[in-house]
Amino acid sequence: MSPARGTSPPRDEPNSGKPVRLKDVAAHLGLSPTTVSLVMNRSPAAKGIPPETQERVRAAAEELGYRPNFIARSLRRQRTFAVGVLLPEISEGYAAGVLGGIEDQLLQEGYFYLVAGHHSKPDLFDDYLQLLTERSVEGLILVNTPIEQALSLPAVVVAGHRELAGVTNVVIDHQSAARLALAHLAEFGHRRIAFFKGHAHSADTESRWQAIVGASADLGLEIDPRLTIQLSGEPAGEEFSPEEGYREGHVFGRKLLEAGAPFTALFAFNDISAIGAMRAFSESGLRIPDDVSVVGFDDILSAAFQNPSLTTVRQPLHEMGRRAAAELLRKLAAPGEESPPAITIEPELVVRDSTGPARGGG
Amino acid sequence: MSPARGTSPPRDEPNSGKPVRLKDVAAHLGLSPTTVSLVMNRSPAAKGIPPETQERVRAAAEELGYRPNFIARSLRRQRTFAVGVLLPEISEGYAAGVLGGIEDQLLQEGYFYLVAGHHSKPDLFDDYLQLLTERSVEGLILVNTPIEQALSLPAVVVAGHRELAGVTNVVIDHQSAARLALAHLAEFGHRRIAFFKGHAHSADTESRWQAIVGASADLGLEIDPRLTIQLSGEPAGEEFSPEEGYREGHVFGRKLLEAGAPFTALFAFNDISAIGAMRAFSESGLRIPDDVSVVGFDDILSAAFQNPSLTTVRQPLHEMGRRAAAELLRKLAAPGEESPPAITIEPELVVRDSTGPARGGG
DNA sequence: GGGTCGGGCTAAATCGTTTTAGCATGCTAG
DNA sequence: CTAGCATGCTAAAACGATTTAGCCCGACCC
Repeated sequence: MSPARGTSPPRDEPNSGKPVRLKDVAAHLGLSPTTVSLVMNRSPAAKGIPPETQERVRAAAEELGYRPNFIARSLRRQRTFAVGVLLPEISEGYAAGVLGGIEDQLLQEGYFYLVAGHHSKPDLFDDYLQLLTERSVEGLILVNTPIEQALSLPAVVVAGHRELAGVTNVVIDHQSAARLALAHLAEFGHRRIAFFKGHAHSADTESRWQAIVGASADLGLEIDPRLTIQLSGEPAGEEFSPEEGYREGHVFGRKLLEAGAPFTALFAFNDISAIGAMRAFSESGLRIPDDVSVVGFDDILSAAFQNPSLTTVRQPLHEMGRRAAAELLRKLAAPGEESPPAITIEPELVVRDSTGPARGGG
Repeated sequence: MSPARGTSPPRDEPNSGKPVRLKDVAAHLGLSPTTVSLVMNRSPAAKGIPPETQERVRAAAEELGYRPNFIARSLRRQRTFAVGVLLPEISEGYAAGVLGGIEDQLLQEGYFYLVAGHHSKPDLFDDYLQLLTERSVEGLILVNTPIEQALSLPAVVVAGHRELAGVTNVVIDHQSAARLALAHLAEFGHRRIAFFKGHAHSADTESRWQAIVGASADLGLEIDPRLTIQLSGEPAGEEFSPEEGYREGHVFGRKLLEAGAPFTALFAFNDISAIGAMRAFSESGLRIPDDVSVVGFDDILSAAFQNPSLTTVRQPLHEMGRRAAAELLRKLAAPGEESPPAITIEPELVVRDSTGPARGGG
C-alpha cells in the first residue's frame, strides 16, 4: 500500500520513509542549500535575502517536516551542546537528587548530557572520561567524585574538596549548616551534645567538622571527645549502602550510650546514621526527643517518615545540581573569563519531631 | 613556555593542542587515511594489508594518541550508539532505580543515553521526543511514562500498560507479587486483610488489583469491600510526592480504623502509603505487628529504616532497567525480528518486622 | 611477451550540515 | 558608456570519519 514514488513526496504523509534533509528542501524550492541554511538559522548573513523568500523557505521546511540533523551540525560547528556527568551511581540518593537539578537546568538551556556511573572504581572513571571526551562533550560535571589531576575540559565538581585550576567546586556552606543545627539545639537548652564525624575518606568530613568546632565555640558549647565518634565506613565499597550506614549508626549509638558521659542531643553526620542511632536509643528505652534530641544531615526522603520524624539540615541537592549546571554553561559561554573556585550553597534547617527541649534544661 | 611548532608534534606531550585526527596519523606514516581507517576498525577489507603495516599503524595511533571522533563516525555510519530515556523525573525513587539498571546495561554494551524528564507534562514529552529524535538516538526507553500513539523508533516501556505495535513492555509479575504477599500473611494466620488500591490513573493499579483478587480466591481469602480503599491521588501533579502519599496513607489508615470492620493485616499499594498507615495505626494505639501486620510494595529505601522495618514486595528496579535496556539493544541488533510484547519480572518478598502472627490466630 | 592474478595500497564519494568567497544582474552615478 | 554598487543568490570547501571501486606493480603462466 505504499504510494508510488513520484517527483515529490506524498502530501498527506509528512513522515513517510527517510527523513527530509536540507538538500531536499532546497531542491523542492529550486534554491541552494546555502540559502535554506542561512534562512533556517536566521544567520546575520541572511539579511540579504528578501523576507518573501525567507517566508517561502520556512513554509517549505514546515510543509516537508524538515528537522536538521544534529550530528551533521555538530560536526560542522564543532559544538555538541552536550556535557558529560560522572557520578558514583545513579540510584544513590545524593547523586540522583543532584542529577535532577543538573537535568532541569541543562535541558532548559538546550543542552543534553551523557551520564556515566563509575561505581567508585578509578579505572572505570578514567575509561568513561575517555569515552565522554571522544563523544565530544563540551564540559563535565562530577558529582561526589574525587579527582586528582586537572581535566582537559571545563568542569564543575559537586561536593569536591580539591582546588584545581579551572574547576569550580559546588559546596554546601558548612559554617552555616553547623550554626543552624547547633543554634537550634542550644535554643532548646542543650549543652552536652554528641557528634558523629564522617568517614575519613568522605569529601565533606573535614570541612564540616571544622565548622562544627567553630560554631560550638561561637555558641559557647564545649565538645567532649568522649561524645565524638568517627564513623568507620567499614567495610569499604559499601559507602553508599544505606543498610551499612544504618547499621553503623546503630552501633555507634550504642557506643555513645556505653561511654557513660551524659548527653542530651546528637548531631549526626548524615540522616542514615542519625536514623540508626535513633533506633539504638529507642531500644535502650530512651525516648526521642524527650530524653535525647537528634539532628541529621541531608534530608533524605525517609527522614520525614521516621517515627519521630527527623529534624535535619537539608542539602538542597536539586539546587546544587542546577547551580553546577548553570556555572558550567557560563564557563562554556565565556571561555576566557576567570571562574570562581567555589560556589557556596546555603543549607536549610528542617525542624521536625526528633528535637525538643533538653531534659532538665527548660 | 609552549614548545616551538615543528614538523611533528612534541614527543613527550601526547595531548598538546588540537586532537589528532585520522588524517594526521596517515600523514605521519605516509599512508592514506583509508588504510589507517581499515586497520583501526579491523575491517574485513583490511585482510589485504600485511600484519607488519597493521602493526605500524596501531603503534603510530597509540604514539600520537589518536582517538576517533565519534561525531564524524556517527554521521558517516548513521549510528550513534545512543538511546533516549524519557521519564517523569530523575529524583523520583522509582525512576532513579530503573535508570541505574538501564545505565549499567547500556554502558556495558558501549552505548550512551540521553535522559529527559517531562515532569508528566504531555507537551514537554512531545518536545523531548522531537529533540531526542533530532539527536539521532537509535531507540527509546520510557519509564513510567504513558504513551498513546506508536513511536517512530524502537522502544521499550517500563511499567507501561498499553499494548502498542513494536513496543515491548517491561512489567512486574503482579500475579506472583500478590501471591507472595498474601501467602505470607495467610501463613501467619491472617484472614481479614485490608487493601489499598492504587490511584486510578496509575499504570499498575488495575492489573495488580486483578492479581490480588485472583490470589485471594486461590488462598481461600475473602475480600471485604469495607476494607478496600482506593487511594485518591489528589491533588494531581503530586503523584510522586512522598509527602502526599504519606499523608494519604495516614488518612486512609484512619478511615480503615473507622470502618469498624475488624482486620488484622493491611496490604498497601506502595511503601509510602504503608508507612503513612503505620503511623496512623501507631497513633491509635495499635501495635505493629502485634495488632496489625502491614505489607508494602516497592521496597523503597526508607522501608528498611522504618520502625518497625517494613515487610514489602520488592520491585527489582535495577533489574527491570537492565532488562529494558538489554531488550532494546536486542531490537536494535535484529531490526527485522518480532519482539515480545511484554517482559515479566519476578518480584521478591522482603520479610521484615512489620508482619507477624495474626492476633488470636496463632 | 602478453595476459592474468593477487598483493598492497589509495582516490574519491559520502554522511548532512555550515560558512566563506564570489558570481550574475540590474541600477545608478559620473 | 562604463565603473561601481547593491541585491539575491550560489559554488565549493570545510568538519572527520567510512567505504566503494580501482590503481599500480611484480610474478607467474603459457
